[in-house]
Amino acid sequence: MRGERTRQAVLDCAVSLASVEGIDGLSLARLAQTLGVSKSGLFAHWPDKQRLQLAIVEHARQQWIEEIVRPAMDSPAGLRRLWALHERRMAFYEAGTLPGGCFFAAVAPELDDRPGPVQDAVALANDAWMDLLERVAAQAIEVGEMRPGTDVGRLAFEIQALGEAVVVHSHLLRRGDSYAYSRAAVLDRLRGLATDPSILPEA
Amino acid sequence: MRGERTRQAVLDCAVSLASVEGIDGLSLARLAQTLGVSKSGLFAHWPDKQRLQLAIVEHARQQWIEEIVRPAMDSPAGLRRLWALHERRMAFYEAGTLPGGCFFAAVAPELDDRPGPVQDAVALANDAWMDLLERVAAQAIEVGEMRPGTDVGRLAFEIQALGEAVVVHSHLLRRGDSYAYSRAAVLDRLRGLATDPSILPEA
DNA sequence: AAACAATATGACCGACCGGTCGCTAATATT
DNA sequence: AATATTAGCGACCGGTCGGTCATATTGTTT
Repeated sequence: MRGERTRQAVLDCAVSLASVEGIDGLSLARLAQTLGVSKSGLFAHWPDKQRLQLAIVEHARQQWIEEIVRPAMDSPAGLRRLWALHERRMAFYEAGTLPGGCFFAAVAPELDDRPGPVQDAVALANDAWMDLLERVAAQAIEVGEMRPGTDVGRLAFEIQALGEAVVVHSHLLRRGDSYAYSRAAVLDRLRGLATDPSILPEA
Repeated sequence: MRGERTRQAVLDCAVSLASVEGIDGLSLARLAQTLGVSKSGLFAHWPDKQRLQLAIVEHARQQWIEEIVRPAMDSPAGLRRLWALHERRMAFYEAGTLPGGCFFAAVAPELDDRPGPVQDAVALANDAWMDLLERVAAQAIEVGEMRPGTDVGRLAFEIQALGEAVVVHSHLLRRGDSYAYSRAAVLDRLRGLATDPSILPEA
């Protein structure tokens, strides 16, 4: 179908725009204009704005999996995979794929106090990411690369915090060194927990 | 003047609302309605929305200084003061003073790609906070409480990241453990850098 | 080629946006 | 007590918001 092509084009553009304007601040007229289509044309594919927003969140989640999670899975299970998840995230941000840096970094603070289906979708995606970090960290313990007794929940929180902070730090404060800070902080933390730090890159 | 009283009331309410809705999403009609005043009454104090937004940012900055920075200054210069800054921040968030948790956590991601006077004001406030963290960290080195050679810029970034992440984590994902995670992460980090960890609280 | 659905358009709607204006009510000064 | 000034209100403006609808233009199927 040709409709599917435009559907993807709309979602691609919407994720980009939402990374800058937010998912609620993004107006349908503006989205349509950027795409060069008519505003009412959007309603041919989604019944209302909320359904479109849900599709946008899902699209952003797919992009996240495709560009960050999947490539990181090439690294061997354990500490190196955990590090790869963070490194791929940094690379994704640095590449400037999204003008706002990160869809979820822009949308999560916007929706964190506005209950509803869209918030649920974003929370679910965010939760899945946290779970992934925890699972990979737990694997690192299982394969003997990370010290037993490590609080994987807390470690996941730290990696997430150091990863997300880069977006605001580099865009608002225009400090390019935040990428290096974030990488060094996560790497040092992982090396400190490693049974054999030499499997991780140098600081 | 009586006008000054309402001015403060408006700004108080505006900071609260903006911590939820954002500073651009906050509409004048909604702000006026929440306060029980007429929308046009707001224009008696500020010429337009942007000027009001600038006043809101300044008010939030004052609140931050009053409730976090100033109390932390009671702690002795050095590591304990650095820890107090983070602890006061956690306490401020946990107290629920602002319904959205934090004004700057809500506003920074919203404005980080929208240049203009309001962005500049937020960036300036954020920068001042980062500078404060760095200065206090540098003091910790000077007084011999922290290992020389510590990258204070990076340490400030880490503390800021671990502090800000709590807001989204606790509100969007409704995970209460994020406060404990954040405290433990910062405390462990500081103890690792301390020449005498015993001056800091137990983990 | 005809028929039919999927895809897109432009005109239009009520609601709300930021902002203006003329006016009234409260306050401060004399 | 009279006056000058500030504080605040209600009505209204052009513009944009999300959303509807009748209609035209595709693309596919027979």
